[in-house]
Amino acid sequence: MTSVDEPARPGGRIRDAARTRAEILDVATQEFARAGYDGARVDEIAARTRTTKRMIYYYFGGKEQLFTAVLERAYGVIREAEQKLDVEHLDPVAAIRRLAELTFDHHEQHPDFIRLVSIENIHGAEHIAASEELARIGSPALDVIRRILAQGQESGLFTAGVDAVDLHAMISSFCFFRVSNRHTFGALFGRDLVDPAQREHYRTMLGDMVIAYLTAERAAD
Amino acid sequence: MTSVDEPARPGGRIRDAARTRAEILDVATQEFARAGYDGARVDEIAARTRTTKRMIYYYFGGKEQLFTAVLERAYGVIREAEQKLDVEHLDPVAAIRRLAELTFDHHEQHPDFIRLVSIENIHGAEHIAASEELARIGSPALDVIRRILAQGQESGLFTAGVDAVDLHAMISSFCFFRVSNRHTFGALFGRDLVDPAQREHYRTMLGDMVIAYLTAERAAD
DNA sequence: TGCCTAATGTACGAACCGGTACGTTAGTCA
DNA sequence: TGACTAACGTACCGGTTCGTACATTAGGCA
Repeated sequence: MTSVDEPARPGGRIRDAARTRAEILDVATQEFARAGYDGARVDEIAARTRTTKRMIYYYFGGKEQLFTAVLERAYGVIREAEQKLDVEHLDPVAAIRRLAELTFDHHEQHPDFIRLVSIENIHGAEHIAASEELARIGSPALDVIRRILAQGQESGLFTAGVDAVDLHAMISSFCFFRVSNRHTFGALFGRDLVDPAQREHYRTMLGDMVIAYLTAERAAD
Repeated sequence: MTSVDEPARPGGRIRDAARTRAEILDVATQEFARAGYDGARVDEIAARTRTTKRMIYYYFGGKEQLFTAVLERAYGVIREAEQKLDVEHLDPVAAIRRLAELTFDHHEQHPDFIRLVSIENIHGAEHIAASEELARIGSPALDVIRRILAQGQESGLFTAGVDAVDLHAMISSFCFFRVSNRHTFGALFGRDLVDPAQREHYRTMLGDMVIAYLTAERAAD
């Protein structure tokens, strides 16, 4: 992700803590995403790095902590992207649609992140629980949804009583599933959900779904 | 799942191929769902069975084929449930809502199945690809959706141009995500999507979402 | 009733893999 | 410039884990 492609200086050992650490994280991200937590091999990560296995233990302590660090950075990336969200100048309907589309785009562009999250769920989110950093960070996107939703409900454009976390779950589920379940869905139904030719179709479908839900009349509970 | 709890006959070795096979599959399902493919331990599966590791290799050939067999049976269960679907006597709106609710229920009642599918996706659906049985079976639910959709679109109740596979993906994504991402979502947003107290809420939300999407007016492409 | 084979159990091996003990060097600062 | 330490490399260990060679027995059938 952020690895610099310096030419390997022959003969001389290079000492650059920041680069070494970042390079380990890059490779570890790929390896964990490729094979899952238990399938990932520490030796393999080391081999694909310009350093040795020893350094993984030197910087991270162990496989478990390395995976946690990988997760922390991956969530950091999505959080950064969410902080750049700039949709609140639009009217609520357009704003929500745009937000959904940006979520869609981000998921599509970061399949490794999706895989890491799937893996973390298999393990009961124990690494997130073990990370102060991850427990602390909120979701900027959620705040944006909250504000747009309030605005849309006040102006009567949106049906009342929709919760921001729920709406976030709805949007995420569609975007996440499309990438995470791509393989089984493709194998069973013969349709590639991530086919570039279908991209616009599914992006529109997501927006339509969310807006339809937010603007539909509903029976009172 | 289908294991019979016979009392262990002390002293005498029992010979029952069908029972041994089924018991291995039961335990293997739990173990794979618990720990993922690489995290699962063949020895652990054997230990929790009334037979030995030798039998796993005798009946299934290896860990890989055992996982494939586990998947085949898990998909068999969902397929059976789908064949019992009986919603076409309802009007299209009620029928789709009922179908969505049954999908919701099935996902909730089979978290192990969800985990297996997540795991299979991490591995690129290679076991499904390797299974003739899984490549062959279709989805009865999909046929039902197809018919209800056609009916609803003919009668003008539903917006035209919605594809059955897409609608199936939409319903599945919500139901699947709610279970599969329960842990990370809970850790990050402090909300348990599978909280029994919220069950009716999310079940209704799913139905509302699907019906809203199917009945909304849309700009022509 | 004796035989034949499907079904089962035991014991073990070899490779793998996470982790570490120990030694070395690059760069910085007094 | 020399010494000190953060950063790095090598070699290896010990437990784990998938898989199998070999021995054994239950039970159906001729």
